[in-house]
Amino acid sequence: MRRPSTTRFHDATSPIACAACDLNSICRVMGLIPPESPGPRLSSGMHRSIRAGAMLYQAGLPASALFAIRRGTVKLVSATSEGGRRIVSFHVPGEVLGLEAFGRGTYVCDAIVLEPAQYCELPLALLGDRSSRAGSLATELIKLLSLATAPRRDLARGKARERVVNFLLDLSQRLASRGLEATELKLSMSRLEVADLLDMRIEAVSRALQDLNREQ
Amino acid sequence: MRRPSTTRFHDATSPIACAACDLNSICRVMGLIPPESPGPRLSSGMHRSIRAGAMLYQAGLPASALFAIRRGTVKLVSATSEGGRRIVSFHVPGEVLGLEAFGRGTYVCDAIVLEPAQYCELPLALLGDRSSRAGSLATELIKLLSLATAPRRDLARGKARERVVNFLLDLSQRLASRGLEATELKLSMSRLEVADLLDMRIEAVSRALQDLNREQ
DNA sequence: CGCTGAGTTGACAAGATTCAAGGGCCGTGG
DNA sequence: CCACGGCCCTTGAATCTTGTCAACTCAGCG
Repeated sequence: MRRPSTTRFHDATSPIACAACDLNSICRVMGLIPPESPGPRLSSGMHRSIRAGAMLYQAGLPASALFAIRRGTVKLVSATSEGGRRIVSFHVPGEVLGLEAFGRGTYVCDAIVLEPAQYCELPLALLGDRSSRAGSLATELIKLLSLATAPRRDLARGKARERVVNFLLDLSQRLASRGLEATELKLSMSRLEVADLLDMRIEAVSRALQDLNREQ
Repeated sequence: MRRPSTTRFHDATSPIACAACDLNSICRVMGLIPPESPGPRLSSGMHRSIRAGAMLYQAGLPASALFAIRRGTVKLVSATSEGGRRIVSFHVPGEVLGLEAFGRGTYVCDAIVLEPAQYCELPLALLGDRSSRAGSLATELIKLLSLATAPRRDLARGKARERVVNFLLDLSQRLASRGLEATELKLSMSRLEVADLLDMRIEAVSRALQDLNREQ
């Protein structure tokens, strides 16, 4: 699986600290991280490595866990009503995937890893048992889900150039908000994948990136 | 406030039954609807009428309640990073607004009523007190939020004609899924509002609708 | 060392925006 | 009661952007 190279954007590749992960407060409530520990995670069987191209989970299959990305980038792919497939979003370390599990019991997208990645897997069974009892877990879970319901900035809007700029800004801001290197992005996805996300052709993405690079 | 007239699409205007509302299971858990009652709502101070153009809530203000639409259409408007305003979505009876309240404590969009409408208001205070205790309420709330996290079909994609078709299909399906008349839509929003949602110009929306109408 | 796949670039065509004009409906004020 | 103005919608024509098609480079790999 070859990945692009010629842009001047570079990505952060170090694993993220637990403190910057969206699951952090939930892990704490569940006792998976000792309360006094500020960031580093206790030796856990829950975080795993995975190769590029592999799937964290698959649309339609019974949902068994939430997934938190520790390192790498993950794309969500969903089936369109016309029988095609479309990239819905890219996700960076610290973000949580699979939140639709509680409502449906199945995942709605494929979650596909773009680079060799690390992630934590939090089985729903652990959450399910206690959410009906411990109030603070339910509260944290509700908070996490509620944040995810806010409409996200729609990247596939405006002219080609704006879309690409918005895409880069969005990615950069999400990396920066988690303390990752975001001044020089290395795009871990192909032009084709960007084009898919932004509802453009690959040539238009290429041209827009070239233009931006030429203008420094 | 004038509304369009010349399309052959017609809307349902009767208030929705509680049974078809997304808040239904939560209202039941909270005892707001007697368990044996199948649909009709008990005499409640919670549902209200509101005039066209009024706001259910406003972006940035402290969130005080969830809102369930009973009759009419509501648009969500959010501020863009460039200082403009953009229509994020339209909502039909049975849908619940303000779910981002738990995570942020404030609303992220303006919710503006398009026609004379009815809605139910469920104060967060009622939910907040109990979600930490009663497990079944937390469970229902988590289910509701989780369903809302699933990525929605992105309407502002493809060519002008496809966008309009997808918009109409999406609206129709959401009405139909709640038992409302959906074979003949009356669009309660203006061309300008549709154009805003679909990231098009008003002229392109008009032409697409004309084309579709001419082809029956 | 040629193959393959990703990326870039150019030329042209298709599609959308922009600009301009006109029609219909409604409320207002003479 | 009617004329007027405003707003929404429609339509046409010119212009611009993007999609499409094709050719080419470059890097990695057998």
